[in-house]
Amino acid sequence: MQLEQLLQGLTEPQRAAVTHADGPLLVLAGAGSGKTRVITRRAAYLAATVTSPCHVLAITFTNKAANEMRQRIAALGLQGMTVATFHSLCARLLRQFAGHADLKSNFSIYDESDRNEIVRKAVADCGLAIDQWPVARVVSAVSLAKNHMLTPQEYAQREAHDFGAKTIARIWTKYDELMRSRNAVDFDDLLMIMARMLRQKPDVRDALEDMYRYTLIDEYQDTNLAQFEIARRFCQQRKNICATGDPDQSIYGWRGATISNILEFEQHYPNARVVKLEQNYRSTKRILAVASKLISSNRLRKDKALWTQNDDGPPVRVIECEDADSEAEYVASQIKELARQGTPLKDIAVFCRINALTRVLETALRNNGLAYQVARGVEFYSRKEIKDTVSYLRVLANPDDEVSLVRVINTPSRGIGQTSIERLQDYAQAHKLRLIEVMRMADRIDSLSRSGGKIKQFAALLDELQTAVNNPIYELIDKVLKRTGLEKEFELTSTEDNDRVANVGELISSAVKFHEETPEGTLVDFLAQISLISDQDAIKSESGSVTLMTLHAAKGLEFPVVFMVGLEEGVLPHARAKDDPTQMEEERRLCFVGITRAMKQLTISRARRRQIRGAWIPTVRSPFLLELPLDMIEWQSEDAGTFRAGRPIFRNGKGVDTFSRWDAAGTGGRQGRDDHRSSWDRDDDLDGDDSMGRSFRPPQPARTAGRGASGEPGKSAFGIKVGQTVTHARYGLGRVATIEGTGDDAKASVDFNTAGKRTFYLKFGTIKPVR
DNA sequence: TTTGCCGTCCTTTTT
DNA sequence: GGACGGCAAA
Repeated sequence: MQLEQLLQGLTEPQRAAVTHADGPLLVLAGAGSGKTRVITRRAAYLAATVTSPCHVLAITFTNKAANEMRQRIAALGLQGMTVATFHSLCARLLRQFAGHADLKSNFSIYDESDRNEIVRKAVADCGLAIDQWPVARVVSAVSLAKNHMLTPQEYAQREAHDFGAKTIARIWTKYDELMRSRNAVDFDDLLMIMARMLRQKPDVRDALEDMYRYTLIDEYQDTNLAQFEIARRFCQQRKNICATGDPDQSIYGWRGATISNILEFEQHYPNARVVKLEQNYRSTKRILAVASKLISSNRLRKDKALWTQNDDGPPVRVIECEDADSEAEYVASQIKELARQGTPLKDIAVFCRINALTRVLETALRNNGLAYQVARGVEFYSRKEIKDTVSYLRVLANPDDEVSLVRVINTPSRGIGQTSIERLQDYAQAHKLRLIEVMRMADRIDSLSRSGGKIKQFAALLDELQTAVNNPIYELIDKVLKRTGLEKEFELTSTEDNDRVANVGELISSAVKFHEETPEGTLVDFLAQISLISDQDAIKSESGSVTLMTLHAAKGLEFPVVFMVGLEEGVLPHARAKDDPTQMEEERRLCFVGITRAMKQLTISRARRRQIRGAWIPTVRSPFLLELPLDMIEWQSEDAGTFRAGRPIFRNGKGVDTFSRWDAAGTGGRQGRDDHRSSWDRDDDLDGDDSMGRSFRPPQPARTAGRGASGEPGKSAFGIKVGQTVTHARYGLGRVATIEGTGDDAKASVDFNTAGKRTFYLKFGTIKPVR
């Protein structure tokens, strides 16, 4: 391989980061500064010059990033480098060194719902009431404590001022006990046990540092204490650590990430070389200016000057819509128009703060015939049919996995009820036997008179399946489906909008893929892989579809066209952050991450009303919108289905939230054409004073039906004419009152029975004639 | 033992 | 508005 090739096209600082050999290195990489390129090349450079690939360890934030990096490095002809996420690396090493960590190497990795079940049991076993010790409370306290590498005892001591801490510690101890007896770990355990093992087992640590002589860690701003500790121990002697990240993109504080890991890198690693990458190659000047202005409001940050040689690009658009439905409809119609003009759908992404917001967007995209994918890898594996099938696999891989065993014992129904299961568990506990063993002898247990035979039969079925455990996984799954009756069950319960057979088919496909990629991979490996899947991993880049995702999932990605929705108080920033300046800054960083994903075109939107728990609630404009540089932005506001350009008016920043049309003085610096000028002439006041919900006005009823004053009877455009009945995907049946304008500017005002009068540009095809 | 219904809770973000 | 747990009836 040519070294020249690795250094080709790099700027001076990039080159410095790639070629730095021994000793600690911190790469402070601003958004879009070519970080991925730098770390990939650096990994390759090290592997090709100062060491060999097998001694380089690269840790990424998602499996997707790891796969991409692995492929790029393989393409350079370098084999055998370890590229993994913290969690997958720990899972692998803990299997290898299971004995040192008091685990069996076939341990199960419990997801959220499995873990919750164990917490519930732990609370009950401690003789406590679940409504006084809710799962969520226990989980968040324990998870945070584990991320800080505390033991239950240390936690109880440290939080002694907290009345509940002692009890939490007790539940936690019980929880650990239950997890160990099931030979299971949770996500936090993977990191914590690993970190503790590195600390307590010097021989293991030495062996690992000898293996991984150069460690690269990406997204270092989002590492927690356990991850920090793991990284530190890996390079304890040689100090060959390279951390890359951007403090402005730290968005996982809520799950224990400590931004100080990156901010204080130079204290942790004296003599560290620091390289700053500040040139942005991704975004237009305007997008970058908007992002920079926003993030400058954060007080806890190292100032950084991002710059770019890219074009100005079009203004960033901020759209204020009447409600969440029309916001979604707006996004969909814009995407439709972009697609018509030739933008591939895969170049377009829609971001939102919370998953709940994707639903409206999905509906709108579907109604507009636009292909989309939602970045939710985890969701697939939480489907009932998938969990059922996977639970069988888990039991076969780890017979101690009682959560999975209990889950499948009566799935599909085979007449073994709750009572029998409890008696089985009691018996097992009383005789210190494994549940699976008790099941094998169930016919001889008196308390199980009626179901004993069935249970024994089921145990025999598991034993039979066990013989196929080393077959290729797709074959094993097939056998499980056939022999357990799951397949029949799925065939019977599949419906049009939940095709269970097809879903399980997808699981089999993933097993086939696993077999192709890692022919030597075992069942345990397969299960670990699907347990550690991330939302980002579900994104198919070759698919011709729009990608919908949360801002968190958008981290590390880029798209030519980006829409960000829901810029409202309580959504972004989220309500939970309201009274906490630290959390508010994290929300702002989240917004910054969203903005900086955009390469060419960015549209930010907000709805004046949103449905929360079924009720329409007026919203308040996100404070972040008020922090954007007005001269980089084109503001538009919706009024009865029409969007008109204008500028926001803020009085005292909070209470008043209104909007006025552009005047001559306000148009300076704006570029491009404005499709909505024709609507300026309307004189009705834009009703923006909706803050606090005081002067919220419900949608207005139809004012006039039939001929309006300005309508020309008989006029038509895009196959729609005045007086015609039309349908709208959301508002249902309506009647065209007027058509104004011609060509692309033609728009129709439609009276709906349900939603009053709304106006639509006909070019978008939002309304369809009824024949 | 199973099924279905009802009431209650909650609602960020994810490996 | 939805998910889930608990409870009652078949």
